[in-house]
Amino acid sequence: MLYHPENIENKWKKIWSDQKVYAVTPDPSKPKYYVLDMFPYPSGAGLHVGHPLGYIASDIVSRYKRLKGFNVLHPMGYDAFGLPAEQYAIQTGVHPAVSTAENIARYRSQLDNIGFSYDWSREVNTSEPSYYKWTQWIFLRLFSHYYDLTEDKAKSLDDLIGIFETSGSHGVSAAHSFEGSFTAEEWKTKSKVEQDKILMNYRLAYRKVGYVNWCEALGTVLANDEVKDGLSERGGFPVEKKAMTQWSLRITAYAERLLTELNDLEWSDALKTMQRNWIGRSEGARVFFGLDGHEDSIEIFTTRPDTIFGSTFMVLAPEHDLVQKITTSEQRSEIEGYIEYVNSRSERERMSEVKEVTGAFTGAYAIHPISKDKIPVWIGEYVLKDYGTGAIMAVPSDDERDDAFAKKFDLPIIPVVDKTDYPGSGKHDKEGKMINSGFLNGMEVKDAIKKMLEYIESHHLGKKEVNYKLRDANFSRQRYWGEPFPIVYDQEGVAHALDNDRLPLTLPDLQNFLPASDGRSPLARAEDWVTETDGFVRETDTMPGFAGSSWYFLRYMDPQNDQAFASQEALDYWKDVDLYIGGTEHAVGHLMYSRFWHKFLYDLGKVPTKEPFLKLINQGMIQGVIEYIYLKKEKENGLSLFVSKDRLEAWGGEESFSKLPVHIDFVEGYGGSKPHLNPKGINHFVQWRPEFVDAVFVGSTGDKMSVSEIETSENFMLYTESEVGKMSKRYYNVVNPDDVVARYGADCFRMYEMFLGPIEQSKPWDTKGIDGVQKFLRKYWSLFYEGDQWLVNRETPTGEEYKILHTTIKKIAEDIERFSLNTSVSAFMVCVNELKRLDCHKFDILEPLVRLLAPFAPFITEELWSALDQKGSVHHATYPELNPDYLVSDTVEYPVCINGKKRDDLAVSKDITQSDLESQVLALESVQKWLEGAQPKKIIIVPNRMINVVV
RNA sequence: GCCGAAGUGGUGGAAUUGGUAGACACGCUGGACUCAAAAUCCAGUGCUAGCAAUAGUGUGCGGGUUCGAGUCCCGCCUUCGGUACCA
Repeated sequence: MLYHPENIENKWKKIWSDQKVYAVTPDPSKPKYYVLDMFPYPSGAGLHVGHPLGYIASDIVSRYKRLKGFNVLHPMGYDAFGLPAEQYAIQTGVHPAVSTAENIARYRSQLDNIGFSYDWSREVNTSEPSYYKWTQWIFLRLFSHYYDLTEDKAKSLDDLIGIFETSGSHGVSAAHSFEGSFTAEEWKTKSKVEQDKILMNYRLAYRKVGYVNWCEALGTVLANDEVKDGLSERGGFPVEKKAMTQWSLRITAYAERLLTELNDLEWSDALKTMQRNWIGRSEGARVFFGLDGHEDSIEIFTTRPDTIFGSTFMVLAPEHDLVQKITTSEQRSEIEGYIEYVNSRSERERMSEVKEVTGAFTGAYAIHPISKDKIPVWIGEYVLKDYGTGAIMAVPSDDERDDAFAKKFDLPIIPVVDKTDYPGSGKHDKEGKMINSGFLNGMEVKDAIKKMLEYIESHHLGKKEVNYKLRDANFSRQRYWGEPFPIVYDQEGVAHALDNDRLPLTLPDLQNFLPASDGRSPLARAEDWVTETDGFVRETDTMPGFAGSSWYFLRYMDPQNDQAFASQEALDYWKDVDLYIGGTEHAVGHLMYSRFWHKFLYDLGKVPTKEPFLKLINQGMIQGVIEYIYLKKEKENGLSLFVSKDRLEAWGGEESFSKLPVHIDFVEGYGGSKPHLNPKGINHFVQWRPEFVDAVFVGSTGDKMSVSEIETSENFMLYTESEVGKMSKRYYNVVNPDDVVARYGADCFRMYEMFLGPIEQSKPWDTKGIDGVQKFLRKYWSLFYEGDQWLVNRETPTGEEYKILHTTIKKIAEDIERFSLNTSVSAFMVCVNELKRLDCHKFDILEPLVRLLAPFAPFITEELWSALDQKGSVHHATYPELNPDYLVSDTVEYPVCINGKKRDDLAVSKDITQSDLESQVLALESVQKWLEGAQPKKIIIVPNRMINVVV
């Protein structure tokens, strides 16, 4: 039989699915192992070759673990709510549910093509009402709970109300955003509306004012992603910050646990560091600065209370509540002009463009809490509303940004830390001796911080506090395609939870997906839906993408359950994810939110573990190569002009061109060294983009030619510009795995993706080496068959053959355990090359080799397994066992180095003594040559490793 | 800007704990088979000099530690990911 992957793969795909080979149920007799992939957003471009990189790796591990005797949960599903489907609906009128279902069907067939061992009966889809019922349910639990800081866990709001009724706001230590305090009596006299307002500020899901990117011209809120340089990416309209009341999740309540419980996870240090930095814990002081002529005071947080004597001015975030109140009439127009400028700036720009300092003076003065000096209050974009308290005491002598600000606006600088004893110490290093600081003078920074904290607390100027950079998560989106909030508002605007038996609250059907007036979500257009219940109106915002993805791994455990998000039984068996594979782009967002939701559910006693993901591997991205052609910005004689990359200089250089991404299918030598459009490519291009049919092209010869002239010219080449970037529909560079599988087979595709390099590494897609893997599979097959002839015999293997097999068994197991799958593919190649060299066709070698390769190439091995006349599926077999006896050798081959550089080899018996070895080394001709008669300074022998002679 | 990662032949990459740099492939060169092509097989292949033996040189750049550095330390450069409404 010849090796024809398409026949084999279609045959086994059907058998596996008919016989439900990969279905899994809880089985207490076996250890469980949960392997999870980050589920994909089903985009319109379909699955591209980058997605399966992680999926193949996790599939190999799943299959390996199964062979090792584990009960493996390995599911797949879809993160199906999202912006692109909604955009598509606006453009085409196709309902997001329809396009999403189509995209999912396409993803499914693409996934099936690659031979994954998913248990498809467990598929989840976050946009299905049966799924988002439970997303809404969890949201309502967040809505009806607060975080008790004494017990360090979430508790029911009813408990909180009980405490308020008996001891007022002082009776509880809770995470909250309520300003003020009250007694039990005061609480009881408050109206329902007032009580609700207070409770809202304690809920874990609460409402507050947040800022969104508002685009007046498009009448919609934009994602940061859709804003470029203060303009909307679509259309280039101005975008400004707009305040809106929105839902928010109090993730900050969990900051400390999210930080400390990170320690026990098997995640890379890089990833843990990213999460720690994102949480950004800092210890310092909350201090109040009084305002001259106002009752209000400015609340700041500082990690450097020791430098307070160096504080010569204050800076508020332009959005700070006090700004309007304290701005003097003389300064008002300046302040307003500045705020207008800031509103046009994205948060990203505000943080990154630090070299250009901007700000404005409010006209107001604060009173320094210790020196009682009057210091000016400014506003500046480098202070962000959501960081800390949205206000800082500026200490230009010890903070770089404050320093730049002071220099720009000519504000005083008082040095307070003498660093002469600490050469090389920067402003941010907490070291030095205090000067110009009253009672702190002469102290070391560390002691001064301690002393000042005591002073602040004893003088009631503020208090010691731990601050986190982590901010509460904005949980509202003014969109259609997301989970509706199970919330209604009464006539007084009080939010009420929907009863559990009213869940799921499903999305209303809409024809028009454009936002409603005033930036409200498209849901506001469904008036019947909004006002369905008497006297109540529904929330029209929807939940963000991370809602459904924050708990989907739990749903896989029991996906059809309609009584709970998953049964206790299923949760107790599967517990947590043993191995999670996904991209670094989720390093902080998704992974932080999931951990937060999981901990919340743990507090409620709904899940048995504190952390959801024990071990995590970040797969690199497979990038695409984007091919651009150069279009002259100004038309030539009314015609569009494209110029070959090597001819740009003659036409005004690169600046006078815009780069237009071109479909990679048209490009000859795509991704290679000289990619270009030939006459055929130009023809494809103008068919694809008919608006350029009259365009003029300057090829590498430098002549201007029309499309029809190019058609008759043989040597025409328009060089393109290649750039490594995202593989995405917008760059027309998506490579479909179906095409690769059709040509080479799924086994080859799987092994090639692994062979490309380490799983964590990003790299551009390239099929250059795929022939090597295809050759390997053919060679592997040829150990079993030559043409139609079956070659496998029952002869007893030689020691050498056993050694080859067991070396491979050892290497593959080690490689899988450390997720080095590229090197295991190499190991298989080495093994097959050697068996081929020995002309080995022995059953006792080949049968284990089939089981060994099965996780990597499930189809070819299943076929050969049945050809070997073995029972059942190879994927239900057991992993070959290593016998180390075959690996021992009685000689050691040492490399002999002179001064660290290898000059010779020396093979000696394993049991040789140190002195015998030394004399053998010195006797070597090559060593004698380097010694030139002298004695060696030193001989270093690393047992079984190497020998170094120092001369 | 800030946080994280990566950089090794013409190309993808290997080197697991500081110990033979370039495994395994692709590509290229030469050869066998063939009318020819495909497929397959054999040999060579970091760079420089040399017929060769061999020598020098070589892991982004500049320093350092060490008998020995791709690996550790210090300072840079470039690329990628994230930066809170892309997913």
